[in-house]
Amino acid sequence: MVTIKDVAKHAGVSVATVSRALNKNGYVSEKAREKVESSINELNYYPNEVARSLFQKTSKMIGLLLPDISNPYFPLLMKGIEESARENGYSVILGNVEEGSKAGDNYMRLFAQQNVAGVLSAVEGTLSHHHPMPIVMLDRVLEGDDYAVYTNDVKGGILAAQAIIDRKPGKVLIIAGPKSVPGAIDRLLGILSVLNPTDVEYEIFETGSYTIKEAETTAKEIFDLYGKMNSIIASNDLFALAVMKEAQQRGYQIPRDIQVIGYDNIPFSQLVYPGLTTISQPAFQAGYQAADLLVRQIRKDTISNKRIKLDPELVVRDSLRESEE
Amino acid sequence: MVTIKDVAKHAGVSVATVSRALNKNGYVSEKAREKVESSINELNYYPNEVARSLFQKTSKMIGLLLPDISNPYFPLLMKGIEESARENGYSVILGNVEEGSKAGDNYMRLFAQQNVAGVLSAVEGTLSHHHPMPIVMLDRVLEGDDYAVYTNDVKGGILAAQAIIDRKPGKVLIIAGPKSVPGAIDRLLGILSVLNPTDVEYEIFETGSYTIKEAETTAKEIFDLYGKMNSIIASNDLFALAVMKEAQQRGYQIPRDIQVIGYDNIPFSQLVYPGLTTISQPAFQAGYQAADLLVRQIRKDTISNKRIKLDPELVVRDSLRESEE
DNA sequence: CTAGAATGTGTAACCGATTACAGAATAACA
DNA sequence: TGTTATTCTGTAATCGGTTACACATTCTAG
Repeated sequence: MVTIKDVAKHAGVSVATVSRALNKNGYVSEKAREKVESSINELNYYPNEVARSLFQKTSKMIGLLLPDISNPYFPLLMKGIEESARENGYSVILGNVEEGSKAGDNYMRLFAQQNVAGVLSAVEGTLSHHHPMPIVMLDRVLEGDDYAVYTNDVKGGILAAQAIIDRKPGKVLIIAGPKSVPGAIDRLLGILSVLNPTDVEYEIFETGSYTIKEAETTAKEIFDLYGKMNSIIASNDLFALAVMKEAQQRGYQIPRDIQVIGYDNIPFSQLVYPGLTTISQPAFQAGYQAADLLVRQIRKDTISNKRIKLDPELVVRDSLRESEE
Repeated sequence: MVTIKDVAKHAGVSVATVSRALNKNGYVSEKAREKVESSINELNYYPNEVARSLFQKTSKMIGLLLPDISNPYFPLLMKGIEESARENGYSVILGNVEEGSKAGDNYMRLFAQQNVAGVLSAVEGTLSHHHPMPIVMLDRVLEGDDYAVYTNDVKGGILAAQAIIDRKPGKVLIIAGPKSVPGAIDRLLGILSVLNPTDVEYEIFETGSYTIKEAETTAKEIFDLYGKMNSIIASNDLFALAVMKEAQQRGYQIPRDIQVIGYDNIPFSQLVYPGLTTISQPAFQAGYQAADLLVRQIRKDTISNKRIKLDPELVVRDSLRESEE
């Protein structure tokens, strides 16, 4: 391994000079700078980030805490995070936490042990209690979270409900996400704020987790439980897809007999037949912005907007009936 | 920040003793060990991994290089990797590389700068040339790769083709992945080894990348190009799903008019209607085993099987016609 | 009872960077 | 020319751990 000492020796200067040339601090003569640069190239030297990190008590790494990597919403989120982080010279340490487990605390300790510069977390109740460090909450955001990136879920709910009542709703079933997930409540609120003033008939079914397995069993269950429904507002695309499949299997035609709207706009929602109409959450954008916000927090830039609220959008495909207007 | 010095002072011993107690090397008296342990608890001390890493010239981190995080095959892979790594006390640094770009080299340098213990890579042509370190290739594996985890793609191709010819194939279209992806060739070989001895009519269409966008345009293209087909063997589930959607949109019934088989068994293939019959690649298993293999390589365990070949399986759902036997 | 092995402990060097500080060289200016 | 300000450079301390080495103590055995 080539160290700064080797470079110094090769260039005939001290390590201090090499370091100054590298980091462009302090005074370095033109002559010295050139010698150092050519030595660096010749020896193919690159500084050891670990040694830097030890001295600086921080590093060029950020920790990422996710509740379940295998959730299809996350890949795009991660891509946004990775891209933004990389552009800012940071790399990402991955932490996957089972929903509800206390592994989050372990990861926070681990991140601290690695001198990470900050943490991005989509896990509720992530505390930097013991190890205070910059942190940005993602997606599952609470009131008290200082820095956060999230989507306007009330609006998302409104958009979804609006799309439904514009299209001969009939009997509506709302599949609501678990109350423990902050966004789920807001969506339901949004939906109800639209439905309640009308005389549309609706029922609410609350689900537990967001896993595929649960989506499948829920899909069967609701048909058994509620019989004839004409419109379904799902808590996310996973559930919407599961419901669509179950409906088709039972011989219903979509959207003629049952119309379905999802939430998230995961990449797959456009690959099913009929294409799923859904509320788009800008996953890539959210990740990108969150990483950017974290980096700015790390750099102690002045930040006017610490809580970034992104707007969801209605993406119309073919799982809803024709609009009435 | 609590350091080993603070613990030493608090326990009334030297830092060397604390270190020995921590790592359970060397001699430490029972009495000293107890004092150290209670000091650690009282002060809530945890060792700084960066300082350790600097001295040891290695760390408890492994680098992960993926060609495209947003590919739906990867989440499960990552979950497997993360889980296995965590069980072995390692954490994962994420690297996303655009297909074909040279960012891979940059990441390898970055990993080296971070003293990672090893690298897991699904990017072709990943070289530890300049910075030799343990490496395990994943998924996209070449002959020369020393340590690798991959699936038996020839067998996968055979399984897919077999499933098709067992079920009134008619005219078959093979959508083959890009020749640059090692596995794609093997799959095609497997498929042809089954089809060629029969008198089944087939055509081959080669695709470029593995993106959703390409899948959609390809789906349209093949219907325009080849007109009536009765069976389609897709290069992966993404393409299979896109084809199914396009077929349904054009009024074909699946599997009656056209039967489709995919590859990968991504979680979504069970959420479409009709359920996609496909060849399952054990993504979680692959990730788990790869991380495990890497850790063993890092530990310099003796390893009997450096190249782990996993077996794909046929997962029967509803996108193929009834078997004839 | 004593030599030698086994056990326990602390001091200090080391890992590879950054930077405070002091001293040397050069520039600016009267 | 002498004085001061500016630029340049090297030595050494530092970050928080690990471990080689030396020394002290205890144990074992003859």
